[in-house]
Amino acid sequence: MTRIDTKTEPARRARSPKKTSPAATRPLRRLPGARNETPYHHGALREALLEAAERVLERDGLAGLTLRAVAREAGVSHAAPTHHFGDLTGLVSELAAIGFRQFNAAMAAALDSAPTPLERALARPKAYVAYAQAHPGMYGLMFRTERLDYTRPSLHEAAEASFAGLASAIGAMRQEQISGDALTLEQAAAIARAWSMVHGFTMLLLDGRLEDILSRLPAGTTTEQLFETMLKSMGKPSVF
Amino acid sequence: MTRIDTKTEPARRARSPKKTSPAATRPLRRLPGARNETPYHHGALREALLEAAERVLERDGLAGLTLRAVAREAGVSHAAPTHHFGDLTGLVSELAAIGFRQFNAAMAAALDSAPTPLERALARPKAYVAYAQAHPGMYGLMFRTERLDYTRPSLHEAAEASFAGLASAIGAMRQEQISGDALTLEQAAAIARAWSMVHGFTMLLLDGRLEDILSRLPAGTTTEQLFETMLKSMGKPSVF
DNA sequence: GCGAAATCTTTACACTGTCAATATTGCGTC
DNA sequence: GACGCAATATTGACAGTGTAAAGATTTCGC
Repeated sequence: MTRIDTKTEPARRARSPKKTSPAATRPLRRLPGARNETPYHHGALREALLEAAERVLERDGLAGLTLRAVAREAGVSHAAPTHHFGDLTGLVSELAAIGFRQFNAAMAAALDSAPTPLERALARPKAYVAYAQAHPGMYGLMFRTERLDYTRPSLHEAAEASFAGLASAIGAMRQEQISGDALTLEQAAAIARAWSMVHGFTMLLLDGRLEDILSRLPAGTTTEQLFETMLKSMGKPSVF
Repeated sequence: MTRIDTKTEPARRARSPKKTSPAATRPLRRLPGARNETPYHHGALREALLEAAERVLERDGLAGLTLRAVAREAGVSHAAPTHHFGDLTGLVSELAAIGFRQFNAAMAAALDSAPTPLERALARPKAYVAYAQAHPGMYGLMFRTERLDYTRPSLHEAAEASFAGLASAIGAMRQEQISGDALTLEQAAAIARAWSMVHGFTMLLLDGRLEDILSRLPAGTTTEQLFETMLKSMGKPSVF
Protein backbone atom coordinates (compact mmCIF):
# COMPACT_ATOMS: atom_id res chain seq x y z
CA MET A 1 0.00 0.00 0.00
CA THR A 2 2.01 2.96 -1.20
CA ARG A 3 0.98 5.90 0.83
CA ILE A 4 1.87 9.44 0.02
CA ASP A 5 3.70 10.71 3.01
CA THR A 6 0.91 12.00 5.23
CA LYS A 7 3.11 11.58 8.19
CA THR A 8 4.20 14.60 10.13
CA GLU A 9 1.93 17.29 11.50
CA PRO A 10 -1.71 17.67 10.41
CA ALA A 11 -1.24 19.58 7.16
CA ARG A 12 -3.09 22.75 7.90
CA ARG A 13 -2.10 24.14 4.56
CA ALA A 14 -3.36 22.79 1.24
CA ARG A 15 -0.43 23.45 -1.09
CA SER A 16 -1.29 27.04 -1.69
CA PRO A 17 0.72 29.10 -4.17
CA LYS A 18 3.56 31.04 -2.73
CA LYS A 19 1.86 34.16 -1.40
CA THR A 20 -1.70 34.11 -0.17
CA SER A 21 -3.22 36.03 2.69
CA PRO A 22 -1.09 35.34 5.77
CA ALA A 23 -4.16 35.26 8.01
CA ALA A 24 -5.47 32.28 6.11
CA THR A 25 -2.25 30.35 5.94
CA ARG A 26 -1.15 30.85 9.54
CA PRO A 27 -4.02 30.54 11.99
CA LEU A 28 -1.67 30.33 14.94
CA ARG A 29 -1.01 32.83 17.64
CA ARG A 30 -4.20 34.87 17.70
CA LEU A 31 -3.49 37.54 20.31
CA PRO A 32 -6.99 38.86 21.00
CA GLY A 33 -6.16 42.27 22.37
CA ALA A 34 -3.46 43.29 19.96
CA ARG A 35 -3.86 43.93 16.30
CA ASN A 36 -5.03 40.81 14.60
CA GLU A 37 -2.13 40.72 12.19
CA THR A 38 -0.29 38.02 14.11
CA PRO A 39 3.26 38.96 13.23
CA TYR A 40 5.78 36.43 12.10
CA HIS A 41 8.04 37.48 14.92
CA HIS A 42 6.36 37.16 18.27
CA GLY A 43 8.40 39.79 20.03
CA ALA A 44 8.46 38.19 23.47
CA LEU A 45 8.22 34.53 22.66
CA ARG A 46 10.72 33.43 25.24
CA GLU A 47 8.64 34.75 28.13
CA ALA A 48 5.42 33.60 26.49
CA LEU A 49 6.82 30.10 26.19
CA LEU A 50 7.84 29.99 29.82
CA GLU A 51 4.40 31.13 30.92
CA ALA A 52 2.81 28.58 28.64
CA ALA A 53 5.10 25.91 30.04
CA GLU A 54 4.08 26.68 33.60
CA ARG A 55 0.42 26.50 32.61
CA VAL A 56 0.91 23.17 30.88
CA LEU A 57 2.90 21.82 33.81
CA GLU A 58 0.31 22.64 36.44
CA ARG A 59 -2.54 21.53 34.18
CA ASP A 60 -1.17 18.29 32.68
CA GLY A 61 1.62 17.38 35.05
CA LEU A 62 5.22 16.61 34.35
CA ALA A 63 4.40 13.98 31.74
CA GLY A 64 2.38 16.50 29.75
CA LEU A 65 5.19 19.03 29.69
CA THR A 66 6.54 18.49 26.18
CA LEU A 67 8.15 20.91 23.80
CA ARG A 68 5.34 20.51 21.33
CA ALA A 69 2.62 20.95 23.93
CA VAL A 70 4.23 24.16 25.12
CA ALA A 71 4.51 25.41 21.54
CA ARG A 72 0.82 24.63 20.99
CA GLU A 73 -0.14 26.39 24.22
CA ALA A 74 1.78 29.46 23.11
CA GLY A 75 0.31 29.25 19.62
CA VAL A 76 3.54 28.85 17.69
CA SER A 77 5.00 26.11 15.56
CA HIS A 78 6.44 23.06 17.20
CA ALA A 79 10.06 23.96 16.53
CA ALA A 80 9.87 27.56 17.70
CA PRO A 81 11.10 26.81 21.25
CA THR A 82 14.33 25.34 19.93
CA HIS A 83 15.83 28.69 19.07
CA HIS A 84 15.20 30.05 22.56
CA PHE A 85 16.05 27.07 24.73
CA GLY A 86 18.05 24.70 22.57
CA ASP A 87 16.24 21.58 23.68
CA LEU A 88 13.75 20.30 26.22
CA THR A 89 16.36 20.28 28.97
CA GLY A 90 16.92 23.97 28.33
CA LEU A 91 13.26 24.86 28.62
CA VAL A 92 12.76 22.74 31.71
CA SER A 93 15.84 24.18 33.36
CA GLU A 94 14.76 27.76 32.78
CA LEU A 95 11.32 26.92 34.14
CA ALA A 96 12.91 25.38 37.22
CA ALA A 97 14.91 28.56 37.71
CA ILE A 98 11.66 30.50 37.73
CA GLY A 99 10.34 28.04 40.29
CA PHE A 100 13.29 28.62 42.59
CA ARG A 101 12.84 32.37 42.33
CA GLN A 102 9.12 32.06 43.12
CA PHE A 103 10.08 29.82 46.02
CA ASN A 104 12.66 32.24 47.38
CA ALA A 105 10.18 35.08 47.19
CA ALA A 106 7.55 33.06 49.04
CA MET A 107 9.99 32.24 51.80
CA ALA A 108 11.04 35.84 52.20
CA ALA A 109 7.44 37.00 52.27
CA ALA A 110 6.53 34.43 54.91
CA LEU A 111 9.39 35.54 57.12
CA ASP A 112 8.42 39.19 56.82
CA SER A 113 4.82 38.58 57.77
CA ALA A 114 5.60 36.57 60.89
CA PRO A 115 5.39 38.95 63.85
CA THR A 116 6.50 37.00 66.91
CA PRO A 117 9.76 35.05 67.22
CA LEU A 118 7.77 31.90 67.90
CA GLU A 119 5.93 32.28 64.63
CA ARG A 120 9.10 33.12 62.81
CA ALA A 121 10.60 29.83 63.89
CA LEU A 122 7.87 27.91 62.09
CA ALA A 123 7.32 30.32 59.25
CA ARG A 124 9.98 28.94 56.94
CA PRO A 125 9.11 25.26 57.09
CA LYS A 126 5.43 26.04 56.71
CA ALA A 127 6.05 28.33 53.76
CA TYR A 128 8.21 25.63 52.24
CA VAL A 129 5.46 23.03 52.30
CA ALA A 130 2.85 25.60 51.35
CA TYR A 131 4.72 26.55 48.20
CA ALA A 132 5.02 22.92 47.16
CA GLN A 133 1.31 22.36 47.75
CA ALA A 134 0.38 25.45 45.77
CA HIS A 135 2.72 24.56 42.90
CA PRO A 136 3.12 20.79 42.95
CA GLY A 137 4.20 20.63 39.34
CA MET A 138 6.84 23.28 39.81
CA TYR A 139 8.21 21.71 42.98
CA GLY A 140 8.39 18.32 41.33
CA LEU A 141 10.22 19.86 38.42
CA MET A 142 12.75 21.62 40.62
CA PHE A 143 13.74 18.43 42.37
CA ARG A 144 13.66 16.01 39.47
CA THR A 145 17.25 16.29 38.42
CA GLU A 146 17.07 13.92 35.47
CA ARG A 147 16.12 16.58 32.99
CA LEU A 148 17.78 19.60 34.57
CA ASP A 149 20.98 21.34 33.55
CA TYR A 150 22.53 22.95 36.59
CA THR A 151 25.34 24.44 34.57
CA ARG A 152 22.87 27.03 33.27
CA PRO A 153 23.65 30.22 35.17
CA SER A 154 20.05 31.20 35.83
CA LEU A 155 19.18 27.84 37.36
CA HIS A 156 22.43 27.57 39.25
CA GLU A 157 22.06 30.99 40.79
CA ALA A 158 18.42 30.62 41.74
CA ALA A 159 19.01 27.26 43.38
CA GLU A 160 22.12 28.56 45.09
CA ALA A 161 20.09 31.41 46.56
CA SER A 162 17.62 28.90 47.99
CA PHE A 163 20.40 26.99 49.62
CA ALA A 164 22.04 30.11 50.96
CA GLY A 165 18.77 31.20 52.55
CA LEU A 166 18.44 27.84 54.23
CA ALA A 167 22.02 27.82 55.45
CA SER A 168 21.87 31.32 56.87
CA ALA A 169 18.62 30.55 58.63
CA ILE A 170 20.24 27.55 60.27
CA GLY A 171 23.18 29.72 61.22
CA ALA A 172 20.95 32.32 62.80
CA MET A 173 19.18 29.62 64.76
CA ARG A 174 22.47 28.28 66.05
CA GLN A 175 23.61 31.82 66.81
CA GLU A 176 26.68 31.54 64.66
CA GLN A 177 27.88 32.91 61.42
CA ILE A 178 27.95 30.38 58.60
CA SER A 179 30.62 31.32 56.13
CA GLY A 180 30.13 30.54 52.48
CA ASP A 181 33.11 28.35 51.89
CA ALA A 182 33.61 26.14 54.93
CA LEU A 183 31.36 24.24 57.31
CA THR A 184 31.90 22.22 60.45
CA LEU A 185 30.45 18.74 60.49
CA GLU A 186 27.87 19.85 63.04
CA GLN A 187 26.78 22.79 60.95
CA ALA A 188 26.51 20.63 57.86
CA ALA A 189 24.51 18.06 59.79
CA ALA A 190 22.12 20.73 61.03
CA ILE A 191 21.55 21.97 57.50
CA ALA A 192 21.16 18.50 56.06
CA ARG A 193 18.79 17.55 58.86
CA ALA A 194 16.48 20.48 58.32
CA TRP A 195 16.52 20.19 54.56
CA SER A 196 16.08 16.43 54.54
CA MET A 197 13.16 16.68 56.92
CA VAL A 198 11.24 19.32 55.05
CA HIS A 199 12.07 18.05 51.59
CA GLY A 200 11.28 14.48 52.56
CA PHE A 201 7.95 15.43 54.09
CA THR A 202 7.08 17.47 51.01
CA MET A 203 7.94 14.70 48.58
CA LEU A 204 6.02 12.09 50.56
CA LEU A 205 3.08 14.44 50.76
CA LEU A 206 3.05 15.27 47.05
CA ASP A 207 3.44 11.60 46.16
CA GLY A 208 0.44 10.74 48.30
CA ARG A 209 2.57 8.53 50.49
CA LEU A 210 1.35 10.11 53.72
CA GLU A 211 -2.31 9.42 53.13
CA ASP A 212 -1.86 6.05 54.72
CA ILE A 213 -0.80 7.82 57.90
CA LEU A 214 -3.38 10.59 57.70
CA SER A 215 -6.22 8.12 57.24
CA ARG A 216 -5.26 6.42 60.49
CA LEU A 217 -5.47 9.66 62.45
CA PRO A 218 -8.58 11.03 64.17
CA ALA A 219 -11.01 12.28 61.56
CA GLY A 220 -10.39 15.84 60.48
CA THR A 221 -6.71 15.93 61.29
CA THR A 222 -4.99 18.06 58.70
CA THR A 223 -1.65 17.79 57.00
CA GLU A 224 -0.60 21.00 58.68
CA GLN A 225 -1.29 19.60 62.14
CA LEU A 226 0.79 16.54 61.38
CA PHE A 227 3.61 18.68 60.06
CA GLU A 228 3.62 21.03 63.03
CA THR A 229 3.53 18.20 65.51
CA MET A 230 6.43 16.65 63.71
CA LEU A 231 8.46 19.84 63.83
CA LYS A 232 7.79 20.41 67.51
CA SER A 233 8.84 16.88 68.31
CA MET A 234 12.37 17.62 67.17
CA GLY A 235 15.05 17.97 69.80
CA LYS A 236 14.75 21.73 69.71
CA PRO A 237 11.38 23.36 69.32
CA SER A 238 12.03 24.59 65.82
CA VAL A 239 13.88 23.46 62.79
CA PHE A 240 15.05 26.21 60.53
CA MET B 1 8.00 11.77 -3.52
CA THR B 2 5.88 8.72 -2.95
CA ARG B 3 7.70 6.54 -0.54
CA ILE B 4 6.80 2.97 0.13
CA ASP B 5 6.17 2.85 3.80
CA THR B 6 9.60 2.19 5.24
CA LYS B 7 8.46 3.62 8.49
CA THR B 8 8.16 1.36 11.46
CA GLU B 9 10.80 -1.03 12.71
CA PRO B 10 13.90 -1.87 10.66
CA ALA B 11 12.51 -4.53 8.37
CA ARG B 12 14.60 -7.47 9.31
CA ARG B 13 12.65 -9.65 6.94
CA ALA B 14 12.71 -9.31 3.16
CA ARG B 15 9.29 -10.51 2.19
CA SER B 16 10.18 -14.15 2.32
CA PRO B 17 7.63 -16.79 1.36
CA LYS B 18 5.54 -18.14 4.14
CA LYS B 19 7.76 -20.78 5.69
CA THR B 20 11.52 -20.50 5.63
CA SER B 21 13.94 -21.53 8.31
CA PRO B 22 12.79 -19.90 11.55
CA ALA B 23 16.37 -19.29 12.60
CA ALA B 24 16.83 -17.03 9.61
CA THR B 25 13.58 -15.16 9.95
CA ARG B 26 13.66 -14.65 13.70
CA PRO B 27 17.15 -13.84 14.95
CA LEU B 28 15.80 -12.82 18.33
CA ARG B 29 16.11 -14.54 21.66
CA ARG B 30 19.25 -16.65 21.22
CA LEU B 31 19.53 -18.44 24.55
CA PRO B 32 23.07 -19.76 24.36
CA GLY B 33 22.82 -22.59 26.83
CA ALA B 34 19.53 -24.03 25.76
CA ARG B 35 18.76 -25.72 22.50
CA ASN B 36 19.23 -23.28 19.70
CA GLU B 37 15.68 -23.69 18.44
CA THR B 38 14.50 -20.49 20.06
CA PRO B 39 10.92 -21.44 20.73
CA TYR B 40 8.04 -19.22 19.80
CA HIS B 41 6.86 -19.32 23.38
CA HIS B 42 9.50 -18.16 25.78
CA GLY B 43 8.23 -20.09 28.76
CA ALA B 44 9.19 -17.63 31.47
CA LEU B 45 9.02 -14.34 29.63
CA ARG B 46 7.42 -12.45 32.45
CA GLU B 47 10.33 -13.02 34.81
CA ALA B 48 12.84 -12.55 32.00
CA LEU B 49 11.28 -9.20 31.19
CA LEU B 50 11.45 -8.04 34.78
CA GLU B 51 15.09 -9.02 35.05
CA ALA B 52 15.81 -7.28 31.76
CA ALA B 53 13.96 -4.22 33.01
CA GLU B 54 16.07 -4.02 36.15
CA ARG B 55 19.23 -4.31 34.07
CA VAL B 56 18.09 -1.56 31.73
CA LEU B 57 17.07 0.65 34.63
CA GLU B 58 20.38 0.47 36.46
CA ARG B 59 22.34 0.74 33.22
CA ASP B 60 20.47 3.50 31.36
CA GLY B 61 18.52 5.19 34.11
CA LEU B 62 14.85 5.93 34.37
CA ALA B 63 14.74 7.67 31.01
CA GLY B 64 16.11 4.59 29.28
CA LEU B 65 13.52 2.29 30.80
CA THR B 66 11.12 1.94 27.87
CA LEU B 67 8.95 -0.96 26.88
CA ARG B 68 10.83 -1.42 23.66
CA ALA B 69 14.24 -1.27 25.31
CA VAL B 70 13.19 -3.94 27.77
CA ALA B 71 11.87 -6.11 24.95
CA ARG B 72 15.16 -5.71 23.10
CA GLU B 73 17.14 -6.55 26.22
CA ALA B 74 15.08 -9.71 26.64
CA GLY B 75 15.37 -10.54 22.95
CA VAL B 76 11.66 -10.52 22.09
CA SER B 77 9.52 -8.39 19.87
CA HIS B 78 8.60 -4.93 21.05
CA ALA B 79 4.96 -5.78 21.73
CA ALA B 80 5.63 -8.91 23.73
CA PRO B 81 5.58 -7.15 27.13
CA THR B 82 2.06 -5.92 26.53
CA HIS B 83 0.51 -9.28 27.08
CA HIS B 84 2.20 -9.70 30.46
CA PHE B 85 1.96 -6.20 31.88
CA GLY B 86 -0.69 -4.40 29.89
CA ASP B 87 1.26 -1.20 29.46
CA LEU B 88 4.37 0.59 30.65
CA THR B 89 2.73 1.50 33.95
CA GLY B 90 2.15 -2.18 34.56
CA LEU B 91 5.75 -3.15 33.96
CA VAL B 92 7.10 -0.28 36.01
CA SER B 93 4.73 -1.06 38.87
CA GLU B 94 5.73 -4.71 39.00
CA LEU B 95 9.38 -3.70 38.95
CA ALA B 96 8.76 -1.29 41.81
CA ALA B 97 7.14 -4.11 43.76
CA ILE B 98 10.31 -6.14 43.32
CA GLY B 99 12.25 -3.13 44.55
CA PHE B 100 10.18 -2.91 47.71
CA ARG B 101 10.71 -6.60 48.38
CA GLN B 102 14.47 -6.25 47.89
CA PHE B 103 14.35 -3.24 50.18
CA ASN B 104 12.43 -5.06 52.88
CA ALA B 105 14.85 -7.96 52.74
CA ALA B 106 17.83 -5.62 53.05
CA MET B 107 16.32 -3.94 56.08
CA ALA B 108 15.61 -7.25 57.78
CA ALA B 109 19.12 -8.52 57.07
CA ALA B 110 20.68 -5.36 58.45
CA LEU B 111 18.70 -5.67 61.66
CA ASP B 112 19.68 -9.30 62.10
CA SER B 113 23.38 -8.61 61.68
CA ALA B 114 23.51 -5.77 64.22
CA PRO B 115 24.74 -7.26 67.51
CA THR B 116 24.56 -4.48 70.08
CA PRO B 117 21.46 -2.38 70.81
CA LEU B 118 23.42 0.75 69.96
CA GLU B 119 24.17 -0.59 66.52
CA ARG B 120 20.64 -1.79 66.09
CA ALA B 121 19.41 1.75 66.61
CA LEU B 122 21.36 2.98 63.59
CA ALA B 123 21.09 -0.17 61.51
CA ARG B 124 17.79 0.64 59.85
CA PRO B 125 18.51 4.18 58.67
CA LYS B 126 21.92 3.15 57.43
CA ALA B 127 20.51 0.16 55.59
CA TYR B 128 17.86 2.43 54.09
CA VAL B 129 20.38 4.80 52.57
CA ALA B 130 22.70 1.94 51.64
CA TYR B 131 19.98 0.25 49.61
CA ALA B 132 19.23 3.45 47.74
CA GLN B 133 22.89 3.98 46.98
CA ALA B 134 23.31 0.42 45.77
CA HIS B 135 20.16 0.56 43.62
CA PRO B 136 19.63 4.21 42.74
CA GLY B 137 17.49 3.42 39.73
CA MET B 138 15.23 1.15 41.73
CA TYR B 139 14.84 3.61 44.58
CA GLY B 140 14.04 6.40 42.17
CA LEU B 141 11.46 4.20 40.52
CA MET B 142 9.81 3.25 43.80
CA PHE B 143 9.27 6.86 44.80
CA ARG B 144 8.37 8.38 41.44
CA THR B 145 4.65 7.99 41.67
CA GLU B 146 3.81 9.46 38.28
CA ARG B 147 4.06 6.16 36.50
CA LEU B 148 3.08 3.78 39.30
CA ASP B 149 -0.20 1.99 39.83
CA TYR B 150 -0.69 1.36 43.52
CA THR B 151 -3.92 -0.50 42.96
CA ARG B 152 -1.87 -3.46 41.75
CA PRO B 153 -1.90 -5.97 44.60
CA SER B 154 1.77 -6.90 44.37
CA LEU B 155 2.95 -3.30 44.56
CA HIS B 156 0.42 -2.36 47.21
CA GLU B 157 1.39 -5.26 49.46
CA ALA B 158 5.13 -4.81 49.08
CA ALA B 159 4.94 -1.09 49.80
CA GLU B 160 2.58 -1.74 52.69
CA ALA B 161 5.08 -4.15 54.19
CA SER B 162 7.76 -1.48 54.05
CA PHE B 163 5.53 0.95 55.83
CA ALA B 164 4.53 -1.60 58.44
CA GLY B 165 8.17 -2.34 59.17
CA LEU B 166 8.87 1.33 59.65
CA ALA B 167 5.85 1.86 61.86
CA SER B 168 6.57 -1.10 64.09
CA ALA B 169 10.18 -0.03 64.49
CA ILE B 170 9.01 3.38 65.64
CA GLY B 171 6.60 1.70 68.02
CA ALA B 172 9.33 -0.46 69.49
CA MET B 173 11.50 2.60 69.96
CA ARG B 174 8.71 4.40 71.78
CA GLN B 175 8.00 1.27 73.81
CA GLU B 176 4.42 1.09 72.71
CA GLN B 177 2.35 -1.09 70.51
CA ILE B 178 1.31 0.54 67.24
CA SER B 179 -1.95 -0.92 66.07
CA GLY B 180 -2.60 -1.22 62.40
CA ASP B 181 -5.75 0.83 62.16
CA ALA B 182 -5.39 3.84 64.46
CA LEU B 183 -2.63 6.22 65.41
CA THR B 184 -2.28 9.07 67.85
CA LEU B 185 -1.03 12.34 66.47
CA GLU B 186 2.23 11.89 68.32
CA GLN B 187 2.77 8.43 66.92
CA ALA B 188 1.99 9.61 63.42
CA ALA B 189 4.37 12.54 63.83
CA ALA B 190 7.15 10.23 64.98
CA ILE B 191 6.66 8.00 61.94
CA ALA B 192 6.43 10.91 59.54
CA ARG B 193 9.49 12.50 61.09
CA ALA B 194 11.66 9.43 60.72
CA TRP B 195 10.45 8.67 57.23
CA SER B 196 10.71 12.25 56.01
CA MET B 197 14.19 12.55 57.37
CA VAL B 198 15.58 9.40 55.82
CA HIS B 199 13.67 9.69 52.56
CA GLY B 200 14.57 13.35 52.20
CA PHE B 201 18.23 12.71 52.84
CA THR B 202 18.22 9.85 50.35
CA MET B 203 16.53 11.87 47.62
CA LEU B 204 18.82 14.84 48.08
CA LEU B 205 21.80 12.52 48.03
CA LEU B 206 20.72 10.69 44.87
CA ASP B 207 19.92 13.96 43.16
CA GLY B 208 23.39 15.27 43.94
CA ARG B 209 21.93 18.09 45.97
CA LEU B 210 24.17 17.41 48.97
CA GLU B 211 27.45 17.76 47.12
CA ASP B 212 27.35 21.46 47.78
CA ILE B 213 27.39 20.69 51.48
CA LEU B 214 29.91 17.86 51.29
CA SER B 215 32.36 19.97 49.31
CA ARG B 216 32.38 22.56 52.10
CA LEU B 217 33.33 19.99 54.73
CA PRO B 218 36.87 19.02 55.74
CA ALA B 219 38.44 16.98 52.96
CA GLY B 220 37.68 13.29 53.18
CA THR B 221 34.41 13.59 55.05
CA THR B 222 32.09 10.89 53.81
CA THR B 223 28.39 10.84 53.21
CA GLU B 224 28.04 8.27 55.97
CA GLN B 225 29.69 10.56 58.51
CA LEU B 226 27.34 13.36 57.60
CA PHE B 227 24.35 11.09 57.86
CA GLU B 228 25.35 9.66 61.23
CA THR B 229 26.09 13.07 62.67
CA MET B 230 22.70 14.17 61.46
CA LEU B 231 20.96 11.23 63.09
CA LYS B 232 22.73 11.69 66.39
CA SER B 233 21.81 15.34 66.44
CA MET B 234 18.14 14.45 66.68
CA GLY B 235 16.42 14.90 70.02
CA LYS B 236 16.94 11.27 70.88
CA PRO B 237 20.11 9.49 69.87
CA SER B 238 18.41 7.36 67.24
CA VAL B 239 15.63 7.75 64.78
CA PHE B 240 13.89 4.55 63.81
C1' DG C 1 -6.36 -35.60 18.72
C1' DC C 2 -8.67 -31.32 18.37
C1' DG C 3 -10.34 -26.88 19.23
C1' DA C 4 -9.74 -23.00 22.19
C1' DA C 5 -6.87 -20.09 24.74
C1' DA C 6 -2.49 -18.23 25.65
C1' DT C 7 1.58 -16.37 23.85
C1' DC C 8 4.39 -13.90 20.56
C1' DT C 9 5.17 -11.27 16.14
C1' DT C 10 3.94 -8.05 12.72
C1' DT C 11 1.92 -3.95 11.25
C1' DA C 12 0.12 0.52 11.90
C1' DC C 13 -0.49 5.07 13.91
C1' DA C 14 -0.28 9.11 16.80
C1' DC C 15 2.86 11.24 19.49
C1' DT C 16 7.51 12.85 20.96
C1' DG C 17 12.51 15.46 20.41
C1' DT C 18 15.65 17.11 17.30
C1' DC C 19 17.78 18.45 13.09
C1' DA C 20 18.02 20.77 8.44
C1' DA C 21 16.05 23.73 5.15
C1' DT C 22 13.25 27.52 4.23
C1' DA C 23 10.56 31.78 4.93
C1' DT C 24 9.97 36.17 7.12
C1' DT C 25 11.19 40.08 9.70
C1' DG C 26 14.09 43.39 12.30
C1' DC C 27 18.11 46.11 12.48
C1' DG C 28 22.55 48.14 11.79
C1' DT C 29 25.29 50.25 8.12
C1' DC C 30 25.99 52.69 4.23
C1' DG D 1 15.91 55.46 2.69
C1' DA D 2 17.80 50.92 0.82
C1' DC D 3 20.55 46.92 1.33
C1' DG D 4 22.24 42.95 3.56
C1' DC D 5 22.75 40.19 7.35
C1' DA D 6 21.37 38.16 11.55
C1' DA D 7 17.59 36.81 14.32
C1' DT D 8 13.30 34.61 14.50
C1' DA D 9 9.70 31.39 13.11
C1' DT D 10 7.78 27.72 10.08
C1' DT D 11 7.91 23.54 7.46
C1' DG D 12 9.45 19.06 6.66
C1' DA D 13 11.74 14.92 7.84
C1' DC D 14 13.28 11.12 10.72
C1' DA D 15 14.20 8.01 14.53
C1' DG D 16 12.26 6.82 18.62
C1' DT D 17 8.33 5.98 21.82
C1' DG D 18 3.51 3.62 23.63
C1' DT D 19 -0.30 1.27 22.27
C1' DA D 20 -3.80 -1.07 19.62
C1' DA D 21 -5.27 -4.54 16.11
C1' DA D 22 -4.51 -8.51 13.45
C1' DG D 23 -2.08 -12.50 12.37
C1' DA D 24 1.06 -16.59 13.52
C1' DT D 25 2.44 -20.19 16.59
C1' DT D 26 2.31 -23.08 20.51
C1' DT D 27 0.30 -24.98 24.65
C1' DC D 28 -3.37 -26.97 27.12
C1' DG D 29 -7.89 -28.75 28.56
C1' DC D 30 -10.97 -32.01 27.26
